[in-house]
Amino acid sequence: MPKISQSRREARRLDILEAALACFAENGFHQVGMAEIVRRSGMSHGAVYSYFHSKDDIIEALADDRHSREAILNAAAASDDPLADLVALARAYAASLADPSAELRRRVGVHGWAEALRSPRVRARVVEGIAIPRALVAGLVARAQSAGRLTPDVDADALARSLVALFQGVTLQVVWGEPVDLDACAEVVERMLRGLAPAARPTPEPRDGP
Amino acid sequence: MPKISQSRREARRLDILEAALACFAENGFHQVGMAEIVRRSGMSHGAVYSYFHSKDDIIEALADDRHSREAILNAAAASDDPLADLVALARAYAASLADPSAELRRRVGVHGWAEALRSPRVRARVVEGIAIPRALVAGLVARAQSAGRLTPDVDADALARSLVALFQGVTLQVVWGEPVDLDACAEVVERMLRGLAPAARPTPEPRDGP
Amino acid sequence: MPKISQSRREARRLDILEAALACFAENGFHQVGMAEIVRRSGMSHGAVYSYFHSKDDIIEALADDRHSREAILNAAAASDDPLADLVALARAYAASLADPSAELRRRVGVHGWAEALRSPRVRARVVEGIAIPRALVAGLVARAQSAGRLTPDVDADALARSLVALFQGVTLQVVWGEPVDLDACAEVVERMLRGLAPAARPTPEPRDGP
Amino acid sequence: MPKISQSRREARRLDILEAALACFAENGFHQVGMAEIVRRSGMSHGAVYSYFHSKDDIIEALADDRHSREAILNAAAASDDPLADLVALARAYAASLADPSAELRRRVGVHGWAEALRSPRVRARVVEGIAIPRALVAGLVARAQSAGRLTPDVDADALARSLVALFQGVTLQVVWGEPVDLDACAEVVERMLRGLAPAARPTPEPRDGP
DNA sequence: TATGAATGAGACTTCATTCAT
DNA sequence: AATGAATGAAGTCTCATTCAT
Repeated sequence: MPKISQSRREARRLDILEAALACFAENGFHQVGMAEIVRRSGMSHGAVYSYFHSKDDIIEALADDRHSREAILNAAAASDDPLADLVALARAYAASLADPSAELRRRVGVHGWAEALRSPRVRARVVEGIAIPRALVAGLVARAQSAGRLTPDVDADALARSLVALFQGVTLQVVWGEPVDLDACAEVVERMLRGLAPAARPTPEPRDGP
Repeated sequence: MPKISQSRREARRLDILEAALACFAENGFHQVGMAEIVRRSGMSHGAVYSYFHSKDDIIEALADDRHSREAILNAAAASDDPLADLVALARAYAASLADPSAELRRRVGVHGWAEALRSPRVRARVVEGIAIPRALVAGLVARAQSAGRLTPDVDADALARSLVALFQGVTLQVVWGEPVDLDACAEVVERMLRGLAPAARPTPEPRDGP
Repeated sequence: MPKISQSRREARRLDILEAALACFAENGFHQVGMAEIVRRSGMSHGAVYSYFHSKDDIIEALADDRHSREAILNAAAASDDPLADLVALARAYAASLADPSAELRRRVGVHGWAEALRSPRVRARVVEGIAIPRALVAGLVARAQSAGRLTPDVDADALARSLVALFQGVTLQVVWGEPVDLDACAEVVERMLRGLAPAARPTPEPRDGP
Repeated sequence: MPKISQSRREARRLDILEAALACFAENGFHQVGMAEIVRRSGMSHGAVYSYFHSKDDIIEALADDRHSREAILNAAAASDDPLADLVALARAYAASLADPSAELRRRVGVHGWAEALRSPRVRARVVEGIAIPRALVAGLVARAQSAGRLTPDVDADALARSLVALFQGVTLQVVWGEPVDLDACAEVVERMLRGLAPAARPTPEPRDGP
């Protein structure tokens, strides 16, 4: 029988992750010591280690950012216009990059991208995390193509990958403090998507005969 | 030993950078000890430190990748068709990502993107490193717009930033070992660029014959 | 391990200082490695560094020798004869120099005198450490002058400084292993002090009988 | 046949010692690297090592300060009044401590006092350096006693040692930057010496009976 | 149970000295 | 003869993790 309730335990776990997030965001995974995380979490070394077996476990837990993703993906809530959904998604992503409360996560996310190069576990989480929006985008693209809103000549997967890549790159530039005009970028994305309309009849008009 | 020749000194410096590149590519800057770099360089600690004042100096030197950039940028050698140049640039970049001999640099580059978050010096180099292609792209876009090959409605800087971001994101996916279809992505980029052609027929006019 | 008791912590701190004292006494601050102090203290590197932030901290702590000073200063416990107090102080100091159990402290003290030249912190401690006996001596001198036991012609501060200087110099000679006759030196000091009595007979009057 | 003349060689040797003096004065023997001495001397490592076999050799050479001593000792140029000579010596020493051009030597001298604790060679030099003025002072004291100018009750050696000690201590306080009133100290020394006049007849009057 | 002192390998860097050129 | 690049042991300090209390 646990001494503390399950929910309390989960809360403590999140406290640790929050402390670690703040530390890692500032200095990266390997320039932060457990001592700092422990201090910031307000717990003891032993306590922290009862929630995570190792520092790498904490890193791994933070590499999975299912949390912040959801809000964005919901933006693409299936309407009956997949192209509009794609555009909405792009705009939602751009908006999220302007949210100061998510800055720490963005920064840690970038550290995770580097860490994915050496830790298979982290890479798995990161890749999986990217796969979800990519699949969503690919699905929307395919539906848009089926609906004749997007030229069937482009490879849906490659377009999805490219769009995700674009989001990633913009994220990088934002965390570096570059003066990115997010609205303008969203606009660019929208125009590029709309530019992919099928050549002859951008909007498939009902063309029933007389 | 007497004064070493300038070229010999430079060669040794490159030896160290090459050794460090191999180490960092595998494990990241902060999980690699100087001892490993020293061993791999075939020199002694003292010798290495006579070429670089600190490990951070080595990291900084590697963060500046003007070397591998040039080959790509030359692909946009000014023709009289800026749009074609843009496309050529995208294809050259895609091709470079398939070059196995540049894998170490790509991986270290990604580590540098993360390191840029904590080191102002590294950030300066990284940011400067992408400012160059961005400016090139923005210039080509502007010329394409002037030439009426690209719609003047898109912001040239935002488009440049977005394209660079796309390249960065694709690089990430490549170094992670994702099965990226580079040709397809280049194709996507080309189509998106061409889709930004000035609206000859903004509204798809009915084009049924008489 | 749980929180250590305050007294245990202090005891361990003193263990480290004692180990460092023995090392430094033999070879000076900068010819002794932390490894030697660590070994001699019977603790681990990490443990030692949890008591002192750096080697310089240990040096600084040893530069402050309020401990061994007190015993001597108590020798001047205010009697109603300040001149006698001064003499007692001189004799107490001489006696302390003959105490073999204080040899390590004396040697480290001399190293501290040199270190005071480069470390402002150490200098502050050293200077403060001699300011105390100097003030005591100056006070006794002034009182002796007021009481008419010492000529008012000498500057009390200069005399105090000179006596402290004399003690310092004798200390040097003792730590160098010179065959110093401490009793004879104390005798010299006593005679010099008594020779500073107010001139009862400034000009030696002829004192042949009638 | 040497490539450079004997005198040129000696000049180079002095260049090195001067460079080392400046370095050591600032940071002490063991916090100064050979590289700094080499740089400051304007020579190469090899060249410096051809004049001194090791860093310790340089330290040793600087521990011997026969140079600056002579000027002072000459102040006691034998007059026919040994007491006056002693006083003159004290004043000359006090004056020398006010000479800014000798500050480096004073500082290095103090470092040498500490170094004497670990290096027998340095100790030998330092002790010998002290023995010379001590012997001179002891001789003057003995002569003053013979002449009846100083009480025969004090031990000449102890007095000499004490006076030298006093000089050493004042030197310490001066190099530490203490606000020492050198004139007042010299005055104190003079008064103490004169206070040691024989009790009954300060000036030994001819007392041949009738 | 929770604590936090302790471990000890390993991090980065320096430096007196040598010797190939 | 003179140079200065190179050596490599040793320097100070940190850190993820454990476990006695």
